[in-house]
Amino acid sequence: MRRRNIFALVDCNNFYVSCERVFDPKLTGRVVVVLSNNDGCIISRSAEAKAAGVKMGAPLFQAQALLDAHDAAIFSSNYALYGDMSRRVAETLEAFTPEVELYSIDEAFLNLDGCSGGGGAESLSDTGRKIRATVERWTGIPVCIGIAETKTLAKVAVAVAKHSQKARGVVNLVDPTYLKQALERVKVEDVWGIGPNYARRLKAAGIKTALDLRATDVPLWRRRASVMLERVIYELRGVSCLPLELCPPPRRSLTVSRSFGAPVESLADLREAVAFYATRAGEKLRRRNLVANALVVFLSTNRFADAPVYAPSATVSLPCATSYTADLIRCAHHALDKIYSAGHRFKKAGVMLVGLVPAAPVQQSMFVSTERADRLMHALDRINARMGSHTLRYGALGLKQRGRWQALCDRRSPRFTTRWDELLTLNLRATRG
DNA sequence: TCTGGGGTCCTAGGACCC
DNA sequence: TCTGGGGTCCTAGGACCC
Repeated sequence: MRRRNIFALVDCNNFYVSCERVFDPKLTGRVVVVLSNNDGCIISRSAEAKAAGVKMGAPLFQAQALLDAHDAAIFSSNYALYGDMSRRVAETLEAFTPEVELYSIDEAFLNLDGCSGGGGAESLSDTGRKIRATVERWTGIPVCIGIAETKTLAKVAVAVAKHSQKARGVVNLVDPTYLKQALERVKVEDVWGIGPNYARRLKAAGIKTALDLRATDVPLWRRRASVMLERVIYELRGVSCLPLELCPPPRRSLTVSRSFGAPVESLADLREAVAFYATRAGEKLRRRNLVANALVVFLSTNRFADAPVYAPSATVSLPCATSYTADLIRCAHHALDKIYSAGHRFKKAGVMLVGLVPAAPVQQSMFVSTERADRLMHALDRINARMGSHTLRYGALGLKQRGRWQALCDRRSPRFTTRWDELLTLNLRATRG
């Protein structure tokens, strides 16, 4: 029998708020919001907050009065907690099928083919309801589930499930009976893959709903926009273009950035900020056992001001793939110097590491008495032989003093090398000083 | 006054090489 | 020195996602 695509999208309701409620049930029934990193914006709202008119992404200072009026509970975000709850939800889903793609912290795609008994439309919905009830019982997190033959249609199904009383949290669009109805109810700007820009252009062309978008001329919009939009249209027509990704692709970049409380103008302050971000980025890199080949520094003026935004950036190749803090800071400063010009009030800065590759976990060391240089050279030769074709980056010389080893020095080679004597020269020069 | 942070993919244009 | 097409790589910018 041919394998069908049957995607189920499991989407946690108001995820961050729901996580907070698991640990404080008294929050149930209240207006609850969770704030973004700097406590700047509202990024999660309880149903009560939505009903009260609190807008997604609204800055706190604009919503404060409304929140006060509703005696709202306001939380700073706690990503350690949300990450842990996300893992529990994922484990629950994996009890139903091994084919689970963790799409984001609060969403997962499942392959439901083979998951249900008869395979008919009715039993798919039953499976969905069973998953929903189990997740709520095991983790305390309420979810909605959309079932369809493409990921984009599963997104449509979830959007409908969230607003339909009748659906009881599960909408199945594999059965085409309600497909047209569902597509008609989803506005074009709410379709997955349609952002503000495409939405504006589509609406200007009279395309207002997901149903309209499904019926549009594919080559025309491929030309006017991109393959991304083309793919969205095909997916709405039931042609699956986005497969389930069971093993996450390796990470390609890593960013550390912050907005400044007050605008920053001086190069000295920016150098300090950028050095801090580079340090944090290096820590993340090492935690994931990666090294970076290049580094990007970016700045931005206030994007909410009337003036046009000035957002320069510069990319600098690292002399060799590294996660070494001193290298990252040096290159970050170099990149900053390239883009800095006085007279701008910057509101944001960041460091992005790109060209990430796994760090080679190769190490060899050997300590010998330093009394005789020839014995030292002999030891180094033996290490060199053991290293084979590995290129080296670090070298150290040891000295035994009163029963304890001490590093005489720990110097880096200026470039990749297979030559131990190059490292040795560096080390000896360093010790002489 | 106060407006998040961290990702991916696509496209167009230029440099360079054969 | 001029001619041309085609390929790759890099960069910057745009668009989208959570």
